[in-house]
Amino acid sequence: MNNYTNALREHHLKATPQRLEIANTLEYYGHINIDNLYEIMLKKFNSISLATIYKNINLMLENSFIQEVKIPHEKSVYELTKEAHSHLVCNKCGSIEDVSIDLPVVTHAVSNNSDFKIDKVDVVFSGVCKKCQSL
Amino acid sequence: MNNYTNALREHHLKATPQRLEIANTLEYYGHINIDNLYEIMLKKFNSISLATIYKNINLMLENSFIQEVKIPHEKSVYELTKEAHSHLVCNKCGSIEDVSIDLPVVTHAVSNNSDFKIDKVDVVFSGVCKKCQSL
DNA sequence: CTGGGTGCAAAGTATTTGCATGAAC
DNA sequence: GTTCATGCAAATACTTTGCACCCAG
Repeated sequence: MNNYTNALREHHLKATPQRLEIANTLEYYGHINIDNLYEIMLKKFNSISLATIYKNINLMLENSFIQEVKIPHEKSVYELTKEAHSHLVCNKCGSIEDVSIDLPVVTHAVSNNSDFKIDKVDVVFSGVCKKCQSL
Repeated sequence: MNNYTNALREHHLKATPQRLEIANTLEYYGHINIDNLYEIMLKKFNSISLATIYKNINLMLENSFIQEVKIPHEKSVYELTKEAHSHLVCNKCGSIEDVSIDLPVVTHAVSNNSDFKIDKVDVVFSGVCKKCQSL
């Protein structure tokens, strides 16, 4: 379990216990949605407010400390910001895995993109994870 | 302007005037979010309810007559179901273009995917469209 | 200390539901 | 005629805001 005090400060965020716990929770779970994060946070801070969760998530997004991942048919999940990658979502168990991706290759897989300046690409694969295949 | 009566029926949806207009609006605009769709529908049906829009969009999604597209930092937009493709989103003007994509190429751009069975991939490119580049 | 964060309550926004009426087939 | 859609109102769900108090720096 990392100490995120400096990381938060580098993103211009005061290192409150609630924020440290959000960071640790994101590290531990990898990806988590608002409701699950709130439930988990309640175990450590029995009077934490959902409003606090929302305010912090929004601030952390603005300061790029975390990223939002939009999953088809699901609520958005959040993850600590790290190097660019894409996601594998299992349709059976709902698990989400990170996977590194070769950006230039993806960029060249699209046709007619010569006149559109690509800054970023979000890729979400849906399918069945290894575990669920063997059930 | 297409007549979507049969297309709706093939998807087990009664062809009501409201649904036909939703189909035509999606055809015309390509991609549209709930609020804009409601505004446009109001011009043809001055007493249409937002509830009707939601109910129809949800039914059309369930029956795969339309698809939802999740755009980073934006409300979801909806489009008529067509062959697999990905999206180019302009960060300046917000326009959304379809672009065909070579699925196998994208699939092979990810590492470690040998043990995950990929069924589908959603790809959204963000950047600057041709028009906005020349402004 | 001081600025900003927290928790609560309330407000605001988004989406769904129940029901009576009306239209599609 | 029967089934299902529509529009309205109400309910529910989701997210943001205002404010008094408190804590990090």
